Amino acid sequence: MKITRNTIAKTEIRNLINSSKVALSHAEIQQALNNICDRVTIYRVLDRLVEEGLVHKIVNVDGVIKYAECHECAGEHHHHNHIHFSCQKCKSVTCLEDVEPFFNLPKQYKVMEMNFTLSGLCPQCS
Amino acid sequence: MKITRNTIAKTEIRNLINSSKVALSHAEIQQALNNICDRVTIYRVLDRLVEEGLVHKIVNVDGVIKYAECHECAGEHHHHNHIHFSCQKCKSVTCLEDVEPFFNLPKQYKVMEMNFTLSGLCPQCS
DNA sequence: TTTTAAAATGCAACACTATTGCGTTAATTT
DNA sequence: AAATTAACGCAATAGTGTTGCATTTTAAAA
Ligand SMILES: [Mn+2]
Ligand SMILES: [Mn+2]
Ligand SMILES: [Zn+2]
Ligand SMILES: [Zn+2]
Repeated sequence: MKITRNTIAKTEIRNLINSSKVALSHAEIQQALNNICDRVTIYRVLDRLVEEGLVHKIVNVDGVIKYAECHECAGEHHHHNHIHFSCQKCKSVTCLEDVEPFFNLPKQYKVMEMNFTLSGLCPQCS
Repeated sequence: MKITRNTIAKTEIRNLINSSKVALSHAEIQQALNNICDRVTIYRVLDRLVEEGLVHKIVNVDGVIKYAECHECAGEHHHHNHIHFSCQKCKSVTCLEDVEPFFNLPKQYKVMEMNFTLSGLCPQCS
């Protein structure tokens, strides 16, 4: 694995994601960071965090990618089989780490990643 | 419900989607249509087809939206609880209409839509 | 501590997907 | 055939994400 360095941007972005109850988009992170770094740097830091297994990506129903903390992925491959909930009213995306769906897939398919997203109204908004 | 008209573009796009074994993106549809209409028209037709319950959207793992035929949605609300498979090699996105995941969601959540996408290698590519 | 290698950054340009406004065209209804 | 308005084309704009390259910064080696 490639050597990575700890920088201010990386530390700040990681803290932001880890202290957030909901998944964050690039735009939301940029907003919160108050120009401590360039927007391209944010994209690159996020890529690194995903690479290192510290953060995982969620493709939201509108196609925008959100990022959330990983809990047991560091080092190894990501293995996220939990569901995400995207609220149509408050626009929040939440990891439901306890909710893992079951399904019967034909054996010929080789699964590398999963993306389960429900959308509707979250408990606060319904 | 609003009145809709049958136009050449709509007919062609619908035929294209219905005769395809895989879900199609806007770009792929435009490619196949050979400039019979403007690219904006394709977006608008796709919106209408979704609205009418003839076609459903799939958000692919890269954030690009793909479109596939609906089988039992016309008129009513969309109710797609089947899984989609996105092949990392041939880039195809396939509806697995028989594969419906089961999960236990806390009751406070009100689900309107579901988006289940797996990525990896399809039978042809693995 | 100073030197050094290369990881990380800033900035500008670019690519791709999708949306909006508005004047014009064409599908239905009468 | 005339009237209504859904649908269209075109140009402009917005949003998200990527790439190239010169410069800065980190962390390890000397
Ligand atoms: Mn998650
Ligand atoms: Mn489908
Ligand atoms: Zn909400
Ligand atoms: Zn394939």
